[in-house]
Amino acid sequence: MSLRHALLALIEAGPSTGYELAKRFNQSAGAAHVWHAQHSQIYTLLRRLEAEGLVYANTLPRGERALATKRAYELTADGAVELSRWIAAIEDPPGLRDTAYVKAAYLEYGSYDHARAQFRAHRAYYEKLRDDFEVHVEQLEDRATPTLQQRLRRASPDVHEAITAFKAHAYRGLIARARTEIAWAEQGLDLVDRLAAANPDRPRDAPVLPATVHKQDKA
Amino acid sequence: MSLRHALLALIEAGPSTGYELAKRFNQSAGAAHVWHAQHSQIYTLLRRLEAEGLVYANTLPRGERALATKRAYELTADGAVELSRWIAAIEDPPGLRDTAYVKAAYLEYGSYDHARAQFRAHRAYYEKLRDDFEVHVEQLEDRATPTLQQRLRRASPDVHEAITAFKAHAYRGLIARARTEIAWAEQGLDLVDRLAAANPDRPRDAPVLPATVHKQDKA
DNA sequence: AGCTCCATGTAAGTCGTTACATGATTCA
DNA sequence: TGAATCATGTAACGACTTACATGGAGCT
Repeated sequence: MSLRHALLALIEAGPSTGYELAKRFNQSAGAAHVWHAQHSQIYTLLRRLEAEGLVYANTLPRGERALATKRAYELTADGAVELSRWIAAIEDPPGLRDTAYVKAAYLEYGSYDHARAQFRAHRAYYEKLRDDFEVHVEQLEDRATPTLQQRLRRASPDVHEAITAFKAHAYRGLIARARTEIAWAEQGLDLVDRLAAANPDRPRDAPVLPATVHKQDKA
Repeated sequence: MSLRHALLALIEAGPSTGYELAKRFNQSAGAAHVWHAQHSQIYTLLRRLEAEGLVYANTLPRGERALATKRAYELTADGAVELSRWIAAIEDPPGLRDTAYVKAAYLEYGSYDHARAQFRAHRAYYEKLRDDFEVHVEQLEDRATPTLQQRLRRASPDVHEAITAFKAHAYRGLIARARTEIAWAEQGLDLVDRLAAANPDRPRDAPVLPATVHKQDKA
């Protein structure tokens, strides 16, 4: 339910086509990691927002000899209201829904090596995320990202600091998250080492606890 | 795509009805926070797993004068294979998809008080989560949860430590996550205070950046 | 002529939520 | 007799993914 409002916020920054929104969303908001959305979803959602009266589409010609058109979306008054309403609303957070933690709770169905592989992949993924986010925060602080620049251009200078600071704070939180995940993966690797040391005779490839099949009445 | 496998893991611990699985999943794996699933989803998924041959349903009578039946699910050989396959597989993590971070990046559309309310709600939510998870880790370490006990009963004593340790590690990671969120929310509150102090004349209720509606060609 | 980018969609399917619906069992 | 719990589903809808499909614009 958040893509709607992220789109409204992006549109507020200036009239944009679905193509541009998809590109921007998957860079700035998503940084290709946090919330990637397919163009198919964005186009259909824009049509819905239009039907709901939250955005307005201006059909514009493309190119010089305009044989095709594009649709530039703008915020309507209702859309601006909805954007403010969303910011003020307290939603209950969705569950964390992280498969890595579900799997971690059941690692005994694999070998110690399998467990190590999971934690190493987890660490590698969040190391990359952390690095990407750190680059992004620096760009935000330098006010170097196109989306931010477009937004600042339309706002009075005394709020530039606030606009920039909120975005940077969001990304700094994501960096802190990534660091927490990295530390957790490393503690997981330590744990596996301790468990393996306590069971030195167990074959490296064998599941700690082979899944058992119950007696089965023949159907 | 993880509910499938969480169910397989729960079923491995012993034959269970859909009702029992729903209850257990929303306590142990979910702790009502991490991955709640409705019974409707669980029942339909169990039927699908059955059709795929990963589980087998034993139809049993209910009560003494059995006027109704229940279906106790067990793991098939294929199901056990799928469980091991899942543990060994490295999935790419889904995006974080956290609305709180999306919203945080656009807090300039609300007042400073709205921003504070968001961060306070965030902190309160994760403080509760942290406390719940801490209780759960203690219960796991005491081997006091019913699901864990059932699982240990069916496993040889030399792997009890591993089974318990993996689950406790997962929950300790969730505690660390919650602490990171709390710290982020508090830094957010500090940030809002700094921004508000720099703009002391701004009305408390006014949006930092009122959303603007673009000129609209009449349709 | 060919390649990359711009631009917009439809269709099918999975996952998940909310609401609707039913009925037996157990215990006080 | 009534309430809580056990037990199992269907229907409709929204969010999201993957695959399919099309075609102009700009440049070399």
